[in-house]
Order: sequence, then C-alpha cells, then structure tokens
Amino acid sequence: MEIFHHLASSLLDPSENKARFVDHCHALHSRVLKLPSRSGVNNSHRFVALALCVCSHLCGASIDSAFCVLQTMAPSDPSAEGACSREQLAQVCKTEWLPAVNELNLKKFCNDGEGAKLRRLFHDYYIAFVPSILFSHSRAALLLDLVRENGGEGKVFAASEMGFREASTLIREKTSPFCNAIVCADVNLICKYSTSYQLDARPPKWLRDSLRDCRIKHPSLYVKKYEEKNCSPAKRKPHEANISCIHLPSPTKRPRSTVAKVLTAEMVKPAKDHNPSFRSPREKEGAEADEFRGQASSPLSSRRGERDSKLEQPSAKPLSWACEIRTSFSGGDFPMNEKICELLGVVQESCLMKKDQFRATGYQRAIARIRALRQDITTVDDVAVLTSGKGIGTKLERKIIEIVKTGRLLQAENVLENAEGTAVRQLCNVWGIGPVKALHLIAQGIKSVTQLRDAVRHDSQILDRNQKIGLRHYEDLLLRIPRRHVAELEKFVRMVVKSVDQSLDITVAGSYLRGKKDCGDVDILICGSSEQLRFGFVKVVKEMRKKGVLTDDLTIGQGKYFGIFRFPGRPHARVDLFAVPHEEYPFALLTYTGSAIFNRYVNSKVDPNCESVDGNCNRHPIFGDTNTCLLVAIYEGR
DNA sequence: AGGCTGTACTG
DNA sequence: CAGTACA
DNA sequence: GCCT
Repeated sequence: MEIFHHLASSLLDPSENKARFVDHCHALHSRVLKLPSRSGVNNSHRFVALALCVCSHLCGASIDSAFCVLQTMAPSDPSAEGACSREQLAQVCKTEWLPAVNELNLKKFCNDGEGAKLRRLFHDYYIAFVPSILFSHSRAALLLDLVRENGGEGKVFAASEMGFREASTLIREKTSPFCNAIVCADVNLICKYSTSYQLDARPPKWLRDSLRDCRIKHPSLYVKKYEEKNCSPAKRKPHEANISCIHLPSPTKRPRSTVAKVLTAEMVKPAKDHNPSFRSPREKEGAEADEFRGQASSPLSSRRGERDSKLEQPSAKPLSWACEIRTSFSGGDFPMNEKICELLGVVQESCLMKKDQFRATGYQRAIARIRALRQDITTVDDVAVLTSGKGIGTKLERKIIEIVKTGRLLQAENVLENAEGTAVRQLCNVWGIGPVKALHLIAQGIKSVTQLRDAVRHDSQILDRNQKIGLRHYEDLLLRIPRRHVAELEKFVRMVVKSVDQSLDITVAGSYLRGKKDCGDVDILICGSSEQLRFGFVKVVKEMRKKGVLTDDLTIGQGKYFGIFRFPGRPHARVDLFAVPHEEYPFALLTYTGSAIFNRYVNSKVDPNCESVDGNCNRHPIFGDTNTCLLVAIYEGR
C-alpha cells in the first residue's frame, strides 16, 4: 500500500487530486483482499500485478516490459516469491487489474502527462532503469516493446545513479550479445510531434531491420544502388546542375538534392531492382525542409508498418520518422507549384544574403509546404489550402496569389536584376566568406570572384587565411562529390587510421550516410577511446597530410578538423574529421548524420532546462537532454 | 514584442 | 565579440 | 517571414 502513498505524494500539488488518487488505490487495495485465492496466486502476487499494471499504464508499455522493468528495480524477482510464473502474473494483470487501472486513468493525475513529474515519480521508485541520457525514463519499457515486437531481445538496466560514462560502458559491455545497436529515445514523442506537424512517421527500414535482427545494419547497405547506377550513364548531371542552379549562400553553400531517396525507395519495393529515379538537379536547398513540414496527405500511407498503430496513436494515422519524410513529389506534375517555389526561392535567397535569416526561414517553410502539395495551385481558391495550415501567413499568401494571377513576382524580378545581389551570392560561395564580408568586399568595388582574385594579388590583407584557401579552391569546392569518391576516401582514411592505431575506426556520416547521390563534403567520425584518440587523431591528420591527401587545413580544434583533401587527378574537396570517443558515438553519429534541418527540428523539441547527465554529451546538442525526443542513433557494441 | 537550434573556431 | 562554420 |  505504501507505494501508492508514495505515488500520491509525488504527484501534483492539488490535494484534491492526491486525495482522489489515494482513494482509488484504497479501493484497489481492498479489492485485492477480497479476491478469492487461486492456485499459485497469492495477494502479494496481486500487488505485484497491480504495480505492473500501473507501471504499464503510466508508461504506455506492455505488461511484459513492465515486468522486466520491475525486475530491474526490485531487488528480488517479483515472480520468485511463491510459485507464480511470469505468465500467470501476466494473466492476473490482464484479468484482474488492467481494466480497472485503465478505467482509473491514472494519467490524469499527472498534470503534465509525460513530463517532469511523471519522470520524477518513476525515478523515485527506480522504475527508471535505463541510462537516462540514452532513453527517456518513462519510455524505456516502450522501447523494449518495440524491440520485442520486431523479434529482438532487449534488456533494461537500473541506472538511476549512473553517470553517462558508466552507463554507456555498461550498455556496450552488456548489451552487445543481443543488441548492439539502437539508441533511440522516445518513440512516442517523435510520433506525437510528427502528427502534430501532420507528418508521416515511421522508422527507416535499416532501423527496423536492425531492431528485428538485433544487430545494427549499416544504413549504407540500403544505399548501394547509387554506386552502380550513377557512375556510368548519367553521371554528368550533378555537375551540370552546379553550374546552372541558383546557388545558395552560406551556411550550406551548395544546392543539395532531397532527402535520402534511396532509403525511401528501398522501403517501397525492398527487393526489386527499383530504379532510384533521380531527383532532377533543379532542386534547391529549401527542399530538405519539407521533411519536417510536409503536408498531411502523404503518399506514404499505403505502405505503413504494422506496428505503427500501436504507438498510442488513437487514430490509425500513418506514421514514419521525421528523418525520412519525403520531400518533394518529383516529376514536373505541378508546373504552377514549381513556379511559385522558384520565385519564392529567389526572394528567400536574397533574404539570406542580408542578415535576415529568419525571414529566409519563413520563405523556406512556405516553399517546403508547397513542394509537398499533391495538387497544383492554379486558382486563387487553391491558395486557401495553404493558408489554412501553419507556416503561410498573409504576406506570403499575397505573393502567391500574385504569382497565380500574373505568373510573376515583382519582388523576385527586382532581386534578379539587382547586381549587388548577384555579387553577394557569388562571393558567399567562397568558403569563409559570409554575407557581411561579401558586403564589405562589394563596398570596395569587388563584385566577382575574378575581381577578388585580382584584388588579393595586390593586397593580401583583405582576406584571412581560410578565406584565401577557400578562394584558391573556389571552383573545385563548388563541385559535388560523387558517392564513389567518398567511398574511396573512406577506404583510405580507414587504412590510415588503422595504421596509426588498430583500435580506432571510422564512420562516414553526413549526407553520404543519408544516401545522397553526391555530397558537398565528407564528414568522417573517428571513433575510439578518449585516450587513444588524444594521440591518434592528431597522428591521423599528420599522416594524411604526409601522404599528400590533405592539401590545406582550415581549422584544427579539439577533436575537430576541417580541411581540404584531394586524390590525384581529382578536384579538391572539403573533409571534416571528428574525434569521437565511444561514449559519445551514438550522439555524435546522430548529430553528424543530420540533416541540419532535421537537427534543428530535433533541437527545437529539446527542453534546454533539463539537467544534463554528463557535460561531455552536450558537445552534441541534440542530446542535451534525455527526456526529449528522438530518434535513432546507432550504437555499435564494437 | 520577441523568438526562431546549439556549439565551436578564427581573428 | 562578430562572423563564419558544422550537423 | 510566421507564430505565440
């Protein structure tokens, strides 16, 4: 009985609530005592069962998971006293308690639902079991269900007192035999947020497979098609794109293609040799935003996974993960939408050039929403579809109507005619030059890269070290890197890394890991123990420089290296190396896999006031906390 | 009116 | 500190 | 630019 008083005192202030809660528990208690005894089931079993039901109810997890959870929190196995099997216990739960507990709807006593109070409650009772940095306390059991549903094995560890380092070591040591993957927090929240943004949410295939097989399947397994297909017949496309496309300035200079198409393609038709059907290169930066602001009516609905509906989604809405939301619906099916996006994109860029990044974001969101539409906007009435949702207000509405009516947008035309805008755009494409510097240069009469080169020859002071490097490789850095070149670099770096220290290993993250058909740069995580990295990382950089692959260093920070590499006969390209100790690996991988917009989305859901378990994790902002969302990072046992 | 992701390097 | 960069 |  004590536990219920405890529960009550952990709950919210309104004493009225407290009293009611205790009353309910008393009622339950007396019901326990009145029940007839059954073979092998005594009252203490019933209490255990009741606790299980409450736990399961509050976490939204299955009884079975709740059982595991209780096991970790209780010093003795709940089923061990007396001869009550786990199955019997579950039976008792189902027949005797679950309906009653559900009826009580204990959640209503927790004013902030899944929030802090509930977590504290769990924490107090050591029902919180998993290293808090890895999982939301109240969701650990849920994750366990997820793993099980996919035929996997999982285990929950008591870790309330555990710091992050210990916890992750433990996880690495103990879990690897059956589960060397998965760091995944709060599936529910992500679904919740996804639906509130009217997105589809569902784990990517590689994650589901990993869950099923209890071992991580590298996402790149789902990506190999590009390697084969892209190389020969149509390989020139990306390069042409670079020249004809409108370029975005900083921070992400180059036009990118959309979301990891391959992952998606694989999911639709896993086995078939399904043509990844290139995105045309006309796509611009804004496209990636669609991932998170897409339209309700999604084409994914036809292929939703079996388990989705179980995730506490009352309406069986199709779900998918925010990280894989499809962006645009390719093909030139919607000419007017294309036109609108193009014109708004022009304005968006011009905003970016100035300091007006937030305004640009506004445009970006609008563009994303239009791209995700599956109907062409041809009449003024159609525009209402857009304005009814979030993200498009009166100003943008007016502009869209202007385009629909006249086919033109005055503001966009002004921008294009504006010579200064063009100049800023070009100068911003130099690595290290942003809008402010570009404006300074223009004020000095420098309006193009050619002029800039001349100017530097006379006065090398006008650019700093990095900007000069960026200028030197201006043309090369504008090119995108084909996947197969990235793969070669990966091989090379791994070789170097292994030669330096056998215990280190690397992962290529970034857009490569997201399955893009080409990449703007290469992000490589070098993983190992912190001690080994301390020497190893610097040595790796030195080695690579010695072999002539790294041609210039941009910045060298603590465990962080930005530079420029080149293989003989190839263009120069940007490479980022990050030293990642084991404990940080899942988080680092999540962050550095991006996309940037995805990270932004995630971070915006994180409560910044949450205490962080370990300072080091904060190096990867996404993980500042535990309670919050999200997603998938993978953790390789070894 | 004020927020809009969070961290880190360079000069 | 501003500017630029990283995801 | 939009949202609260």
